[in-house]
Amino acid sequence: MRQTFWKVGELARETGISIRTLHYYDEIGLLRPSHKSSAGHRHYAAPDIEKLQIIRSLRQLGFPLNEISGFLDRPGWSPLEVIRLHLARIREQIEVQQQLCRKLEAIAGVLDRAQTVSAEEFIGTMEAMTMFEKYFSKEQLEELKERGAVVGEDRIREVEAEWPRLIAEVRAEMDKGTDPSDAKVQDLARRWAGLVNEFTGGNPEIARSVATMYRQEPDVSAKTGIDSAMSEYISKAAASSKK
Amino acid sequence: MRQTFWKVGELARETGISIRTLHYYDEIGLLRPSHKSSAGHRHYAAPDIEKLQIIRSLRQLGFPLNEISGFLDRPGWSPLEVIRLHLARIREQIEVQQQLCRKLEAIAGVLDRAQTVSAEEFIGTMEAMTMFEKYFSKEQLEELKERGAVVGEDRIREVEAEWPRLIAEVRAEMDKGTDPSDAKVQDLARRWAGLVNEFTGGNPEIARSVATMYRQEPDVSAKTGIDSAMSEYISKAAASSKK
DNA sequence: TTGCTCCTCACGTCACGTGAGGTGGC
DNA sequence: TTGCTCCTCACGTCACGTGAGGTGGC
Repeated sequence: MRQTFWKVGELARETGISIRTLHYYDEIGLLRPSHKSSAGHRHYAAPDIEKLQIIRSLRQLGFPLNEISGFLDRPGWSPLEVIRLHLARIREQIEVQQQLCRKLEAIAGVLDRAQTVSAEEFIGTMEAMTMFEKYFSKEQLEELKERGAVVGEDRIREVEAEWPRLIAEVRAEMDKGTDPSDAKVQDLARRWAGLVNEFTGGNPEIARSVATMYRQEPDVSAKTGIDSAMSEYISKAAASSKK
Repeated sequence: MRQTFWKVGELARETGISIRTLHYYDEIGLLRPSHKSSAGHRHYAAPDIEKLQIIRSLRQLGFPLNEISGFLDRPGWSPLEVIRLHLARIREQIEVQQQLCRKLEAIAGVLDRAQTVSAEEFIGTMEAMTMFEKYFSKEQLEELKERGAVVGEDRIREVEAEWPRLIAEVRAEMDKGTDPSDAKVQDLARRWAGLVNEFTGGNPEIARSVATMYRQEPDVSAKTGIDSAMSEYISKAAASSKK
């Protein structure tokens, strides 16, 4: 009879799998050669080779070894089913990667718009992102992003400049003790509602999430200068203007 | 003076980074605390914390530690540039994943069409895929796939059944010693050209790749029964029919 | 003195790559 | 006897998690 078995080196040469890999598969019990010589040399037989092909195929498709091991141990496994399962997993991974992409794009966008691209700016942006992810759902973030695209870069910058001015004006009236029902304050309240609406796009869910964020993040109130007293003041003004 | 430094536990609690991770960053020199007490306790100062935030941010974005280390060592690094670079890389990864997806879909398609979904079928399909990738460029594979979608599942199955019949008929004429210029053989040659054309879509590059594959892969000729003699026979018939 | 926090090893993870040092068969 | 192939350790990879066993400060 001719060659009835293969030695590691031969097998490695023919399959393109390294000797070390074959040793490793033997070591972890994934693929033990059918026979070992007295000197400890590995002798692989035909069924071993078929098994190796399956292992190699599944590895090429990105399966981890322990899963491959699991498939091979189950007698009636269906390659088709396995592949479908794997497909679903990879699609999920792609989804995650794409989310990361969107996140990076958003950050790049913010940093690009900012005049200073310092490390502090970067940290601040990352913190803001994390906070947004905490208070807004995935869908809401999507909507906000679309909304940003609709209103455009220039308008975003205008609004960003407008907010501090408006807040300062409101603070001034509060300090003067002006009544919320005063026409001047009602005017401020209308401008306020306009800016809010421009951000939320009229979506009340988003408006609610914003409110929750302001209530629970002291840092945000501190930075913007909007505290609970101011929120109440504006609410009262808005309410009295409706009457 | 109040708290001018943080101990590991405090820092861990505030940043959400594990103590072990902080130890590790110290160990690899990524983030050494500014000071260590006589008892070896780590004391982190404000600049350390800022650095940690940057590290954490970049980690969240999926950067490996050695790259982060590289950025931090370069004094004038720009976060924006770093992020753009990373974006490009992730997009590449997604591309690779999507290619794998397409591959898996193709395999699933073949296995789904096959009546037997045995391990051997699977191995065969994988080998065929690998071989195709060897002889056809990425663009050609794309084109073949589109072409498959155009002609449809049913027609593919018909063609797959037609080939062995045609090959058997040609072989029979060859065995009988029929001259290639004979009308019967010319008829077979026309049918042959039709099937080839249906696969290549008339693209001569693809036809050439197919020819190369048949020349260099003895297994393919063996399985289909198309050897060089048959190729020549059909060529002659085609040539004489043109006259 | 008792907790709490801190410390330093050191193994484990995943799938091998890469030597080192030594042996078996033609 | 000389190459060639084979063998078995065993470290290194990446970014920590998870104990083990022991010490310092309020």
